[in-house]
Amino acid sequence: MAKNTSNPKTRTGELTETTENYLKRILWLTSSKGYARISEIAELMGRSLSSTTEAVQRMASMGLVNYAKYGKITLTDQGKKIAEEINTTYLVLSDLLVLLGVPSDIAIEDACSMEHQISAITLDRLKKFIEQAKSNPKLQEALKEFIDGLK
Amino acid sequence: MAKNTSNPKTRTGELTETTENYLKRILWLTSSKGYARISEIAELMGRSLSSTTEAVQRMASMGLVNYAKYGKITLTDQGKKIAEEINTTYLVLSDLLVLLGVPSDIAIEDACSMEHQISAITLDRLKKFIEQAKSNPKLQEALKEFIDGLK
DNA sequence: AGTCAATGTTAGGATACCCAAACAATTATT
DNA sequence: AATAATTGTTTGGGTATCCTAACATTGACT
Repeated sequence: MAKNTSNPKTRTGELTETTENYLKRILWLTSSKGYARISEIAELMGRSLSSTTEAVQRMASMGLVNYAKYGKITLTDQGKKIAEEINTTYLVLSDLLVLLGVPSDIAIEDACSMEHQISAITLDRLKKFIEQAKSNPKLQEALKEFIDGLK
Repeated sequence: MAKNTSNPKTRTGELTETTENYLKRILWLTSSKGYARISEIAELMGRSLSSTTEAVQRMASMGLVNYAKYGKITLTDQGKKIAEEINTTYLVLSDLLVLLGVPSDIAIEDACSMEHQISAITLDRLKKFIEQAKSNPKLQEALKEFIDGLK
C-alpha cells in the first residue's frame, strides 16, 4: 500500500499550492500587460482584496514578487522562473485533456487542480480512454509503439 | 483568461484536500483489515500521531468516521461513500499514468496529487504523449477514433 | 483644489493544518 | 500483578488562508 509522502508543500518542494496558483495568475497578468494589480489578481483567483493583499505581501517576503503599497506588481526573476514551470505543467495537462476530448474550458479548469477537483466529464473521458486502451486494438497498438518509443 | 473558480474546497464541494486524503487512506486500511488505528493512518499519511488524532477527531465531528478515544476507527456510511468516490478517481488517474508509461509506484504517488506535485518523469511522459499524438499518424488516428466514438 | 469612486491596506477573527513535548491508556513482557 | 513498551491524547505553539469591516490612498472629474 502506497504511503503518502507528500508534505503540505508542492512540486517545487517549497511553495504551497495556493502560492503556486497566485504565481501562475500573476504570470498571466504580467505577460499580457507588464504588471498586475491586486484587484486583478483577486478577481482571477476568486479571492477578496484583503486575502490577495496578504498573499502578495507574503510572496514579496519570499522574494517571489516585487511589491510596494498601492503599486504595480511584477514577478522577480526567481518568481518568474517558478511561475513559468508551473505554467508549463498546466499547459501540458490542459493539452492532454483536450486531446482526450475534454472541452477546452473544462480542460483549463481541471488542469489547475487534477484529482482534487476533477469534473465528472473529465473523469468519464479518462475512464473511456482507459477502457479503449484496453479493448481497441488500434489504440492499443499505437500506445504500445508510444511506450516502446520511450526506450 | 480562465478565472480560478476553486475554493479551498474540493471536488466533493465540501471537504478539503487533506481530509479527502485522510479518508482515502482510512478506506484502504478498513478495506484490508476492517478498521484503522491512529498510528496506521499517521504512518500512511506521513503525519505525526497528534496531527492524525486531531484530523480524525475533526472527521468524526463531520460524521465521516466512527471514532472513540483509543478505539478502532471505521468509516461511516457517508464517509465510505465519499472515500470510494475519491478512490475511484485515484484509480482512474493511476491507471492512465501507467498506460502512458509512468512506472506504477510513481503513477500511484502522482495520481494523488496531479499538477501540484507532478514528477519530472510524469511530466515528460505527458509531453511525449502530446508530441506523439500530434506527429504519429497511427496514434493520431487511434485518438481520432476514440474521440469520434464518444459521440 | 476638492470631492467621490475605485482601489488597496489593516485590523480583527476564524478554521484547517502541522508539530513537539508532556501526559495517559493499553498491551505486552517479565 | 508490576513494569516496560507502545500507542494515543492533550496542550501549547505556529503558519497559511480566508473573510468582513473599517480606514487610507489614488485617480478622475468637476
